[in-house]
Amino acid sequence: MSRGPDKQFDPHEALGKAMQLFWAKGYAATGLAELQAQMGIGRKSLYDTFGNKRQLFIKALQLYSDSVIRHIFSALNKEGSPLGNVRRLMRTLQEHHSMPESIGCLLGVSMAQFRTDDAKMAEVLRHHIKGIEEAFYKTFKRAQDVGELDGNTNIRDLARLYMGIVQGLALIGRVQDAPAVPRSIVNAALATLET
Amino acid sequence: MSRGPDKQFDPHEALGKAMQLFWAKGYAATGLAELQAQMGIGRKSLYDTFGNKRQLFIKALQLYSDSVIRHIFSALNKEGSPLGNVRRLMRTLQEHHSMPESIGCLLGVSMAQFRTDDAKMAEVLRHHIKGIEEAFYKTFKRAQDVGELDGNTNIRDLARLYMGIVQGLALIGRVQDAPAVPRSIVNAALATLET
DNA sequence: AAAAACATTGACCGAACGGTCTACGTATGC
DNA sequence: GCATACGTAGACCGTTCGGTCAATGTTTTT
Repeated sequence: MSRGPDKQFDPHEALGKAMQLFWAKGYAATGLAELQAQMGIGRKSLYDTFGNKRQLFIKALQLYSDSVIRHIFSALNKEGSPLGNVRRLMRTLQEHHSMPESIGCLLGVSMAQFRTDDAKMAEVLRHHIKGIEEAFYKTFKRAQDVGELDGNTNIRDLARLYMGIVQGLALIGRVQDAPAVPRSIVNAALATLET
Repeated sequence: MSRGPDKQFDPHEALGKAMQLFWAKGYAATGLAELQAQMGIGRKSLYDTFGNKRQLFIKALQLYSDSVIRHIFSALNKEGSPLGNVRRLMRTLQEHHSMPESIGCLLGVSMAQFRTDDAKMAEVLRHHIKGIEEAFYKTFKRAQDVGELDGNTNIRDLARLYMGIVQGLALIGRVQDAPAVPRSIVNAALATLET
């Protein structure tokens, strides 16, 4: 079908590089020149492949969101105790956001930079937080089924709280490199699961 | 002392306008021209009075942080039940961040846009989250003293959790205008305080 | 071999950026 | 009233922004 030479770069790989840059610096502060350098491609190739800066950013957002949601889902769906999975995930996130090089959550960072102005952007952001909520919800549901969680706890509320905590944790971790604060947050969050 | 005409504008008022603009649009996306228009002053006046864009931003950050921390402190220090004050504050925040025009917390937005690169900026951000934590801590302490809270709850952890939830709530409210999610978050957060 | 389709490179564009500087107006001190 | 000090208005600066385009490969089809 193709009647010319192949691309000399891997678009998926280049998108990953762009994602990291946006993640670290934010949308507005990341320039085309920097993107080119990091992605290792020419400007024309960038525009031909990804459209423009905004579309590139949205693709990066989706890539990030997918990978995060997939990660959370798989962490929460390991066999064994559902609440045990929640505890393990939260401790992992705590450690991750305690590291000085933690740069928070790209989606969280982006929520802060855009509003519902941009419909497409808002959709990605909403889908992301919904995905995290859902991952927790299903796990809490299973926890109720196996009797780890009291039957009349409102697990929808609880799932949303955990989603909020996860976002807050990532945000705090961005500026607060002392490990004490993330540890406290997760401590207190997990304490709510104890009967 | 002064040997020339007075300023034709109120610096404090102008700073407030700048704050609102930064709040709504973020640092990078807010241009000098826009700032001038909103603040209603010339560019030279802006630079003479506030230094440069970054210094103006930091002043706006401090103004915002002070007012928020003062507000939280006074809400939590009303007479009556300490936990009652917490509940009332959280419901107020919930309502506030449920409104479609909610634009989150300026400090949270800023945490997402800068990192610890800028020492001065980082200091303001850390001071802010520390201030919120402290407000909750003192209130939980009083709650323990009057017996509203179990004596062996770790209230330092709890205070940090609440600080994190408040930040997460503001962030979520920015993209999620449906009131259900903030309501759930606060519901579940407050359920933590029930014995 | 010729030609068509694709990718790459880097020069280039107008616009907007943050920041500066000059010219002018105005109030105060002598 | 004149000079001085301060504030204001806005033109102007170099730089960088996101985005485009022409020129030049490189690979496949005919």
